[in-house]
Amino acid sequence: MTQVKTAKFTVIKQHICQKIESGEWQQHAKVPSENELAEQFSVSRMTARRALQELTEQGLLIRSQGSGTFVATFKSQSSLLEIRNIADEIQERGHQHHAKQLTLKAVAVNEEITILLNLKSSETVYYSEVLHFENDQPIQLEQRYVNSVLVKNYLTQDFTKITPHEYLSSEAPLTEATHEIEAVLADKNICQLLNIETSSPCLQVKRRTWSSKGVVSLAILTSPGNKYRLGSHLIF
Amino acid sequence: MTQVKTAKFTVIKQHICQKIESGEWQQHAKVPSENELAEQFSVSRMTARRALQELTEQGLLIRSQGSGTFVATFKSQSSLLEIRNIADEIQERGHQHHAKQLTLKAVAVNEEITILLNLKSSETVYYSEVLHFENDQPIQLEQRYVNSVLVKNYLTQDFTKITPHEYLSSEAPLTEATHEIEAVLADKNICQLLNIETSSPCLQVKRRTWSSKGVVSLAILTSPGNKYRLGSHLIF
DNA sequence: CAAGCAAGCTTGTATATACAACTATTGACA
DNA sequence: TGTCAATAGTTGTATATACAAGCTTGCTTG
Repeated sequence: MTQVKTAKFTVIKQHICQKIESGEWQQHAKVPSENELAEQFSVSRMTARRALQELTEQGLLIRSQGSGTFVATFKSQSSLLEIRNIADEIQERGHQHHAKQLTLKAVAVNEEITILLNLKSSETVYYSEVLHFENDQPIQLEQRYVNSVLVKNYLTQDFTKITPHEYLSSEAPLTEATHEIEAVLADKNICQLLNIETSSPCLQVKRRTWSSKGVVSLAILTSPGNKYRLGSHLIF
Repeated sequence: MTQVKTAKFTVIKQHICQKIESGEWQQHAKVPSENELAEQFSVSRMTARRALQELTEQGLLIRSQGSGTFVATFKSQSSLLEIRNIADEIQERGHQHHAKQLTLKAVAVNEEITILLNLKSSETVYYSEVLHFENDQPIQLEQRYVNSVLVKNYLTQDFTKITPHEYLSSEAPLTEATHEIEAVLADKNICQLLNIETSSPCLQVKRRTWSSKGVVSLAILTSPGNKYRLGSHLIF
């Protein structure tokens, strides 16, 4: 007897999932109430509740106090793509990552960047350029504008040892991020750095990160389209 | 007195979040145990537990049976990008979406597609080509290979009325998806359809969707880089 | 001294109970 | 017939309790 004991709430979850996947319970169908499930599976209401709760968090069910629990609309289920750190990503592939710091200075920036960083006037902003390598091949150029008010010691860091993202995470715990992903043609200088033709398409991710005190930084990550892809495996 | 009553577990969550955001509790720092929190806030252990549990689900904490609860590593917190239906996306922008069905037939496919769809031999596969328009401008070409075993009536659908994704969701509830995002140069035919130069970079999303019975379909979504971007606003 | 065991802490699962908050239905009354 | 109030059913919050399961520590014992 080597069978693994399955938790009761898991059994109930599986039962409900099966009903939905088989199509027996259509969209918006009413799901048995906590009390009904409790009786049906001979468990307490709190156990049945947990099953419903977790499936609700996963987006399979919708609950409404007073009226009941229902199967969620499928089409509203959007899938999620995980955006990871380039360094982590490379290491997970079993490859070697190293970074080269090209620029690190305070700059005066144009209006667009000022707005994106949510600054008042044309305050100075810290700017860094780091080129990331995967097995000695250039794989991503990271251009980063940093809020000099929120991050004090940015200019004294060595970004060959710690990535800017890691440093910022430790300085000002990040709570939110917005991303924009585009396909672009990079300009001549960037193409030279990435060792590609000027006609090669590049994947460009613009990431703005926030801490509780405001916008921390704007990162522009440019990668050659023929060498790099964003990938993920995620649940609905 | 119009103050809103805050649930006790919410108060505890806020307290813990504040400690982490302020930096008082660093990465890997030990968080008070369920019993300690329960005593500190004069609540039952189950209530304190709920606070820890929910923060764990959000990725702020890590719990380990026997040893305790700890602040999660910030760098391992990856952010999530929501990938939505093109039709929903356009509608949310307040623009008008319509689709033109270019192709819909059974085809014999090459080995690559066979493998991606997890089929045995070179079975026939359904293939559709749908061009999506935003305000009468072509914005995305959707090429889709569909598992003919799992989806029977694919060839009789009208994809100007319902998108393939919506139809597949209703036929075989999707449970998982994998995505790959690349920047590419599209071939001449595709550029013509999208009304762009052949040198224009395109954003290409390859999406494989799964039901409980296997791979349902492989979609190749190609959009002009100068007109379309993937965007999102999401929590860590 | 080293190995191993036991105690005590932690989180995980489960139950029974109570009350609050919200919704939909039912029924009484005007 | 229309309106309002009571009621029953639902989910939400909270408590007290019990035992299971996993980790750490320290002590016992060989």
